Amino acid sequence: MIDRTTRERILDAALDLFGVRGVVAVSLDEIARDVGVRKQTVLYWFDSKEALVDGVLDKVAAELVIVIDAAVRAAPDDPLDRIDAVVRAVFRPAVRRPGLLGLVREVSRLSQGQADRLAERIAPLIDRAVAYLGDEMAAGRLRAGDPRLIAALGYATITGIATEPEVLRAVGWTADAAGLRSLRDELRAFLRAALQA
Amino acid sequence: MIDRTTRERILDAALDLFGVRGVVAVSLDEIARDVGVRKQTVLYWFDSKEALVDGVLDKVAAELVIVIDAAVRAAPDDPLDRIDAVVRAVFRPAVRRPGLLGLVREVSRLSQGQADRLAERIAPLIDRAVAYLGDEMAAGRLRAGDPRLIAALGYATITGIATEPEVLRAVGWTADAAGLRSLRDELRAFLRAALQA
DNA sequence: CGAATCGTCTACCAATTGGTAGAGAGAGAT
DNA sequence: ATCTCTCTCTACCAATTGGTAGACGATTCG
Repeated sequence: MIDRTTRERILDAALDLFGVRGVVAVSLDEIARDVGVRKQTVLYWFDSKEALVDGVLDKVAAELVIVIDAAVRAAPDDPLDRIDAVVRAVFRPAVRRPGLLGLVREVSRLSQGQADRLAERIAPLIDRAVAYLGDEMAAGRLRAGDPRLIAALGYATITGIATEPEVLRAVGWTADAAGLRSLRDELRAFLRAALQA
Repeated sequence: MIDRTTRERILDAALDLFGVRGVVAVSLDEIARDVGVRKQTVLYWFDSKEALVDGVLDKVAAELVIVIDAAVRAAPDDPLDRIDAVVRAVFRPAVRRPGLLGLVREVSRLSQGQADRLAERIAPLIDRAVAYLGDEMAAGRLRAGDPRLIAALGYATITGIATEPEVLRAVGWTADAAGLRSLRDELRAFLRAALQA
């Protein structure tokens, strides 16, 4: 019987560190120190740093799929309300764990194989979103456009705002509870306006 | 008399490499190889890697200020048209040199001092944009909202879409001339819709 | 009990990193 | 002709990196 806790703790620490500071900027030593273990223990659970990154990407994909799936299923029928629900659902974990979306963003800097790995796992999410946008556009309930690019733009807006605290700092925003609420509401209004027919 | 070409070539190479792959992921050796010179020549022109990053940040800030300033000055009076003009102006250099916006994005991962350095140089741009958005909102020509957050959201959309080719690839977008044009147009329509009253 | 397996550790290692010291080529200036 | 200054180079260096080899205690299983 394998001890799951150490492995899980390594994955957790790696997700946060990789996602916030970048994969190359974080050493196995640092992850190990964070977990309270030696580097060789990390290499016992994951054959190499690359394998650890793979594990973290799987974790990220799984978490995103769960959160978004749940939000979509529980959402009302109106497309704008539905998108609203997804934004609210993604916003909370994205703020609590900046590394989550940070790692998705990091993909552009990883190997092609790792990019494909994540893409493959998120593909169902993307396909469904693009198809949904296309249908609603055809029905006149959303502003017409290329649903693939609209999906990418929506993603870019959410991820960009969630992963670049420096930009928010530059416009004088503060990360307290009130700031978070107003940011979330402003983001929802922004996307609503961008998408509505 | 100092020879400017070597210094400039180092800055150019560093901007592209740092911006696309990240500062920590790029070694001085690699920059030097790119320029066709030895690492010690790089360290002759810039006292340390940190100083080189500073130099690159200054270059990025200067380039952005020039491009955006020119676009704003030449733009028509209607706020949506004006924003359109800025988007078009930023889009071209952003696509031609992905490192440009990539480096701005990289700031969240650099030291506080370096973040401040870039922020300080772009501050006039930000302040002017926020003030402009506020005025136009008050005049009812743009959708009302917190101008600071709206500015950040617009930035996030543009930067996100320009710096994450993997996402576009994941939705089946191709980087040919036609793809670029449709992406630019879709981005403009997206921001127009998000901002209009 | 004995043997095997599992999880973590110490001890190394080769390669790469940013950085130092200083030699030497070339160009002007005296 | 030589002195000085600018620029690039070779030769090193200490620290850190990802990774290997294998010892050691604990647990499980026959």
